[in-house]
Amino acid sequence: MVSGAQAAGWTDERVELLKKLWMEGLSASQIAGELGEGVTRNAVIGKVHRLKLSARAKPTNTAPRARPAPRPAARRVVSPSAGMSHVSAKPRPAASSMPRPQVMGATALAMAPAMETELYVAPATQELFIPEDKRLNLLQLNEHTCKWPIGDPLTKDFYFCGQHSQESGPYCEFHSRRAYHQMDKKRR
DNA sequence: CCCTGATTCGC
DNA sequence: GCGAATCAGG
Repeated sequence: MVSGAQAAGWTDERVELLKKLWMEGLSASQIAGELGEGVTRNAVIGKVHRLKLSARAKPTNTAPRARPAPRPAARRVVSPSAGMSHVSAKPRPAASSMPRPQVMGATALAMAPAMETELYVAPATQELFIPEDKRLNLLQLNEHTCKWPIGDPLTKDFYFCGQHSQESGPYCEFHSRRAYHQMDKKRR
């Protein structure tokens, strides 16, 4: 076995596959996962650009380039300065520390044929049900209570989530995620 | 917060 | 040429 380990070697085969998948609309992370574990999505994107592919779907638009993106000095290198006085409380979540499963590419994972299944989601009133004894008044809120409003402020049926909020954010986990998504997606 | 691609720059 | 780091948008 003299096999050679062509780790990050962009062979014609891989390049072709890359082009094919890219043109088919697969995301960089998916392509990376398909190409091999030693390939990251950054590598894919980098190669794509080098190949002058970037534009895979440009129907009719001059696309004024994303933007100049001023790069002052963003190289890596994280000043090793030994000024680490106290040990930051940053436990390593080994539970979620995997090499690179890359299994979250479910975005287009369902691209298999016959995927039409009439997915109908109607979470209209998909809100958390808060027991009356847990509902909070505006005056009952504190730094650790979720401040997600529920109901119509104009009616007496209005109250706050009141569940324990997270350290980073005024809302509980459930509502914080929702808030972020809504804001980001709705913007504009 | 998650994800996406785009860009830059050190190797 | 390659890819990590970073940025910016959704």
